[in-house]
Amino acid sequence: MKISKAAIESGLTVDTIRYYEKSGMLPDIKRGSDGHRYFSQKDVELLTLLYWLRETGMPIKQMKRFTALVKTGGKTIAERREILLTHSKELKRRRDVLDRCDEILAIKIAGYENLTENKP
Amino acid sequence: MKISKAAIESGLTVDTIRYYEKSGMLPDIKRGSDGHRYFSQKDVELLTLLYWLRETGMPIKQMKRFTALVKTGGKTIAERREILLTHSKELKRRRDVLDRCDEILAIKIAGYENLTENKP
DNA sequence: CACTTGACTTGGAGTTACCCCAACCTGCTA
DNA sequence: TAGCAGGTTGGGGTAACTCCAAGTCAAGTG
Repeated sequence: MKISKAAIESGLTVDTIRYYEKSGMLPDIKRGSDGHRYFSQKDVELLTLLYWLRETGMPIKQMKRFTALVKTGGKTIAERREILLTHSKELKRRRDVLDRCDEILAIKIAGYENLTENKP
Repeated sequence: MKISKAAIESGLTVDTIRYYEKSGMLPDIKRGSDGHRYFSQKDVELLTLLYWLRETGMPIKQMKRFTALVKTGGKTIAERREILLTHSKELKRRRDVLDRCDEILAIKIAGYENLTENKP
């Protein structure tokens, strides 16, 4: 499929996909005789994973480490798995941050509640 | 207290506090005769709230809207409350994203599990 | 008293991860 | 044949910091 469909399927934008390719973190993407990129199903699967990793705050640098391993292939699975496991822990940390913030907001909002109507 | 203590207390960095002040989203911070900033307890409370808002993804633009209201004071409480409530909903959305990503990672990792030991 | 140290000041350059735009090319339909 | 939709590249712009150089000032030390 072409880039705009790949964008829709993966969640990334067209621009971001091109940016990812330019910065070397995609495998070689096939080109048609018209110069257009053609994405295989596997390509799109990778893009989708990248979308989720980025969306949840993994820095590009680390994503590059991951995709480099994907490009290398075979024997790198243990290391890839390690990266994803680490990120999963990071997700937990981020959830804790969200929860903590929500508590703070709740307190703050409750504090406002007293002042919305009755104070001069 | 001075900027480095304010940074520790709020969670922000010294640079970020200065950046926030320069971009006009802090109330007037007192200066000593030496030119140093001196933060009141209220200042630090605001900084702390800003830390949490930013940490959970509120864009600076919206934080400015909020702090502008804080500066204006009194009658803006209902609107401030609205902003925090909206952000609280945003937190929920973000948590869903994290959860969804965690599911995807779990599947991916499980997929790797089969390949770590036994495949050639 | 001169000197060093450490915490602060400003202005400005650099970074990350995009986003947008102009100018151009290509294949298809009317 | 012309027009349009959808691609291409290169390069400029943006958000939100982050880091650095060069300078100021107060306090402590020999």
